[in-house]
Amino acid sequence: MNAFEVLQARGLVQQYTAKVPEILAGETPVTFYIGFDPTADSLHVGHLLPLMAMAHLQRAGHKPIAVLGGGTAMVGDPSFKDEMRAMLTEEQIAANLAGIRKQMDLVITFGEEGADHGPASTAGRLVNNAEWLCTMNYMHFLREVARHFSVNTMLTKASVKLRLEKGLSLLEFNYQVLQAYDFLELHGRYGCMLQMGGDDQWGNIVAGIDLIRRVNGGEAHGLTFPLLTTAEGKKMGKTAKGAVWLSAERLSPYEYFQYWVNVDDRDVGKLLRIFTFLPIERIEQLEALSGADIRQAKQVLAFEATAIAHGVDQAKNAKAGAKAAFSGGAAVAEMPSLEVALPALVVDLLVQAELCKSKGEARRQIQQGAIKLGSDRSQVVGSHEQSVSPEDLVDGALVLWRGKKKSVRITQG
RNA sequence: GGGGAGUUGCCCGAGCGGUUAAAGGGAACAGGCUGUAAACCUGUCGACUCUGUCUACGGUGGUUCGAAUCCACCACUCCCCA
Repeated sequence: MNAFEVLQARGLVQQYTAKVPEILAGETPVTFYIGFDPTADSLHVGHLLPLMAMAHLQRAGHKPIAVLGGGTAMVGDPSFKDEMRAMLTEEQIAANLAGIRKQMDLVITFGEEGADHGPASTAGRLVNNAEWLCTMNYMHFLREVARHFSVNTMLTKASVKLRLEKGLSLLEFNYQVLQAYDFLELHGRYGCMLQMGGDDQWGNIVAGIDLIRRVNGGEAHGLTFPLLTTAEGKKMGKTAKGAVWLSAERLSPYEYFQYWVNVDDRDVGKLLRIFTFLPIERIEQLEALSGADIRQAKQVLAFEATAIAHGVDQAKNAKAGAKAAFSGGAAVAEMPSLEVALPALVVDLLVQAELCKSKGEARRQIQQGAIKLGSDRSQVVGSHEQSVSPEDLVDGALVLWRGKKKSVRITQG
């Protein structure tokens, strides 16, 4: 399979300009880029999809550039957004860039500082567009770049349609021009020929291709990824508690693992293709499982995905923790755990362990019979006056359950 | 600049002087059924020192025994006309 076919087989292709299949299939390494907005100090599952696409192309011999939008983040992309985004301060952006950089290393091989980036190298580059955007002179920009843009065309883009009804500031309207300029700059500096991104970026990508052609007659291409939704039609990677973060500080490897185990049956095949590097044949085998056996496929998905984000060791720990929690084994140290002062009321423990967000909620859960103790969930907590004393610990620990999915291992602190 | 509509709990959305922690829906959470899935049925869904108390209907004041509901001013949003 050539590089383009790989992307297609993985379900990573939504739209592309005419010559993309040809150039990606060719022997000549293609330098391509994807932009990432530094809106938080960690990436989340939504960012992982472009990173995986990037990794596949790099493995196929192409050359990635990850552009961190330190400059564009100061403006905010209005595409398909119904309201203006909060503006980030320069300090926030700088801090976020540092966090994101580490996570990119998980799947992309970047060249060392000053490494050989010759034609044969596929080492990735990491650049911050603040480098050229923030130093740009306004008059220069208007005369060299802005003159190539037709406001008439910009206004007809589907991506800004929503905002034309609700209000769009000049600041944000500039976003597509800045992103187009990024592409031009990368084309000039590094011979970048292809920009990829989420499908909502199509308009911005095409703007860049047009700009390159107008300014220097150069050739450039674009490809977008499908917008990932779950079988229930929701955006992928969102839970009630917020985004599924890649950073262990924001979401523990155990919880990350659990996120993948709990995906909808119908999404397993799709997710295995996108978020693991397993060979397609293996995925097809897993996909063929039916009924309760689908759980095996989910276990594989969860393990592979956790290994990518947190490393193989953490993935093994998370898996062991899950096994301990759900197969009624002992209270294994890999499970999420909490040191507390005993004796204590169960109600308070639930709040401390963040299984419930208030005592009122904890009481309600107890009333509904959702709170149980013991690694095998055998002791139902029947009253909100019940407490846990040191004598209740078995081998120094006690597992506290909310429902059948969430549990915390309590130890005497 | 002129005229009109609006701002309610996580979201949408009723309420238009007392019986309203506020209908209904969605989301979420739990229970049942299961497979740590979906669908479906049931329950819960502001906080707390929990048979009671406190805080809440854009903000601030006011009228009233009593206001999310009436009045004034402020803020923001939307629509129509110029």
